[in-house]
Amino acid sequence: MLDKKYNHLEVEKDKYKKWLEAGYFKAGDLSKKPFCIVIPPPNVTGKLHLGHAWNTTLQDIIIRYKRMDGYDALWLPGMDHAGIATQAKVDAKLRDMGINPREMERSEWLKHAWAWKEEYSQNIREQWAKLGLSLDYSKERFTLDDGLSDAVKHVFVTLYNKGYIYRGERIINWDPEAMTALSNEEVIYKEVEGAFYHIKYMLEDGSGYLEVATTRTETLFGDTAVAVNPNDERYKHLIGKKVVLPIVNKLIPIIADEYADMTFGTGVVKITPAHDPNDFEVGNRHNLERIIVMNPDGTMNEKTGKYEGMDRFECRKAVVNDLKEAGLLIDIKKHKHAVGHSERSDVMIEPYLSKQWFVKMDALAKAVIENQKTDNKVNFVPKRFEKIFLHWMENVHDWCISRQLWWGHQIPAWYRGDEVYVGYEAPEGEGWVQDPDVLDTWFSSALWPFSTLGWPNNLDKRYFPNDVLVTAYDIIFFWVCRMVFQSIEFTHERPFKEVLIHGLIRDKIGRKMSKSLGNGVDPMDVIDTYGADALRFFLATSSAPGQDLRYDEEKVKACWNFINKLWNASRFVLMNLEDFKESDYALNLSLSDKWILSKLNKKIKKVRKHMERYEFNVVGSELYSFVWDEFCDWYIELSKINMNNTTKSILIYTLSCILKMLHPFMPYVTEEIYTKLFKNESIMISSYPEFNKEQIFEREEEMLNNIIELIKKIRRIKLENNIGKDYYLVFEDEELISNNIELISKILKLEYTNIINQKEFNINNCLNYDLTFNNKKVSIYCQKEIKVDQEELKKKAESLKNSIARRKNLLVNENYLKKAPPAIIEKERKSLMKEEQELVKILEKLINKESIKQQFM
RNA sequence: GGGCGAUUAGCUCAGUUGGUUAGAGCACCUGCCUUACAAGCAGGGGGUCAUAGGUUCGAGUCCUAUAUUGCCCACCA
Repeated sequence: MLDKKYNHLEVEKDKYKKWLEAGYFKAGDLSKKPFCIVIPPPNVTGKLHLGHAWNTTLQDIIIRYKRMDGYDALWLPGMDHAGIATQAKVDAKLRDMGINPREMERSEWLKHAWAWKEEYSQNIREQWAKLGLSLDYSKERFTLDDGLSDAVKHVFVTLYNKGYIYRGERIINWDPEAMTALSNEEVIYKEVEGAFYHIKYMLEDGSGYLEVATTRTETLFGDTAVAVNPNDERYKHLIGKKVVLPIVNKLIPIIADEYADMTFGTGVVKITPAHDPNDFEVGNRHNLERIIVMNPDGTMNEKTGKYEGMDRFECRKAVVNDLKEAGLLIDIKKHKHAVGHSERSDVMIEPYLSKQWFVKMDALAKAVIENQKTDNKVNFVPKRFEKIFLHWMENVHDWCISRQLWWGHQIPAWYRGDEVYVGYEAPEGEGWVQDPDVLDTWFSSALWPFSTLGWPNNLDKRYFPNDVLVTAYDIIFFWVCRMVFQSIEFTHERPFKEVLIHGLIRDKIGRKMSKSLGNGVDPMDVIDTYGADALRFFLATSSAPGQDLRYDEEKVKACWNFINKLWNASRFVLMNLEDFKESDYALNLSLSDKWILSKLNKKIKKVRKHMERYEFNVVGSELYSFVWDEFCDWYIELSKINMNNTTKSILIYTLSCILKMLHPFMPYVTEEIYTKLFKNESIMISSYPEFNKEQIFEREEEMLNNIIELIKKIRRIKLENNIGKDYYLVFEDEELISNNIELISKILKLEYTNIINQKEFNINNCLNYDLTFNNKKVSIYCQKEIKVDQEELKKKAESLKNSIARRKNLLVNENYLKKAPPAIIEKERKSLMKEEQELVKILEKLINKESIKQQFM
């Protein structure tokens, strides 16, 4: 027997281990149709957050559903080495131990990193287990394991040989904190309150000056020209002349370039080719020298004279001061502009001239765009995210893939003097040195859907392309885009047929959860308090696909309550089954049995439809109302009237279907109850309910629906008038009471003798109130006067009158009759009739009937 | 500067291909410890669906503007 109260701690204990040991998570049954999801590999940097819990819950729901529905469902787990993030953590840990990580041998440092990985990957596995995720650990992968490293090498070498990977000096996004290059996607632009410094660049001949506006005075040392627009009348005559670069006091040319915008600022732009991507382009056009003025850590270098060693921001101030003293500073104007920040370290990105490896993107992206026009396209759910995806593809920049880190796939390139060799192994001969840099983490994650399945050596085509990828919209660019182009290039297949995009988790007042705000919620804490089942149900059902989700503890609590309700309903069922044997199963269906079967089967159909579309919020509310309103409030209550073997059979059947449909959402509690119901059989390997049209009973369903409506009306009148048990119900409809007298009396807790056929009606001196049921009268009689609120009646009559008028109008409208579907018109007719009858009844109850009648009829 | 969302009950959100009187949870009001559940039961109140036009027999839903708000993208020094 179940405890009186649902106890998630008790229920969730040990079940995961049992499933694991029974091998239920393992895929590979070749007799079934395959279905595959690969997990977005979490970083081995730390703990899973609520976003992970949401993301993985969605996948587990899909996988469990498919598994129960007869598929060989593979959910492949794994983790990402997360280059920059992990390296930063390992470095921090070493510094805490008093070790300077950069003074270590690389191989020594890597030992620490791998130890970190071992520790944290175990943490993550434990968190997955607590969440109840049915992952096939026999196929678990890591982005740095041998197979995946081979895949990375293969891709790098192949793309290099095809000319899609090149090495070059470009302006890249430099993170002075992590001291590595970054890709465009790893840069976050933030609005910063900065300033425009208007500076005098004196003309060589002393005839005046050019006013140059800049936000970055510290890069002045790298200026090798100032540019004006060739069509700018103000400066045309100066083109080709020279100005004196302030502080440095060297001559630089005035050049003409379209890049200078006549309408912006003063129309004069200083050109610093080594510290700005635009200036770099200008520099290329005009053959300008590139002078790097900073060190990799963001301090000024020897090219800056007395400013050497100063931090870049300190230097900015110092230069401004010195300009002011030299009388060269004209003005400082406040200026808001977007400045790039490192996604990882949050420091300001320095556009920096540097030699890096790049992937040439245009042709690869074009192939993806073309592919999206075919049947082999990746289908986005919700659809609108495809636009975002395509926009990125249409506007790609070459991808900077080299990172100045130790943790990652070391670039398979070797140098000897000016020679470059790219290959799987070091080339023959002496003196070759491998590039010390590693590849961007996303370079390896981009291969994840197929590298995890044996590619390139032997790709398991059974599970590729994957059926669906589940991820949040914030990593479409980082990851989804890159997986698709690599997959199209290397396998000529889409990596996955569908991609389900979900939103971001926010706190209760809509802010992004972050460490700095301190508003993060640890999913493990939520599980301790409310259980994984409640958390999962909350996450899966509280927002529409693609929308963000606010974490709200009250809602998790409500989910817990729902589970408790399910728990107690199950408790009731089990209590009634104590002496019930298999041979007792019976199918002598009553009205209420047929009613619940009919409702159940319609629900199964609906739930399946929305499961297929990943509309878990709809599934959630459908099941919620079915369990609470239909099963608990009505069927269970009705079952108490006549608890026979048929009732018991239907209780078991209905409950088992409910449990199965809820299982993907709340695996633990459904397993607990199911094993009690069916002698330790696991629900995990049971089959998902199927729609059965034999179990649809429209007539009975409608009949009981009507009786329920009637009962609700009677209850309302009783409550509003404070009527106890001392009242009579008089039915005009003989058939109704002869067939359902037991049901009505028990539910209303009324004696049989108080339910009377109109014909036998002979109660005197009673006051009465009439209701309409199936177009026939049902009267409530009692000694007390039943309040009839005249105002309310009038209000109701008024609204009925309006509604009737509207319907009448509609039903004579030729266009409507011609165009609307017949079923809708029929409904409309019925409603009209009902309302007209209702209006008559109401008018009868009104005092001053005559005058009011005239008003309404 | 472009693009994408959001705007529905006091709060948080649903609302499928347009089709009766727009739903849920929480909160609120009334009455109940009825032997599955008081973390419950039985009832109830509360919305001119951001605004203005339009399409349609019919619009929360489709179209066009506007407002408020959030996010993404974009090399304006």
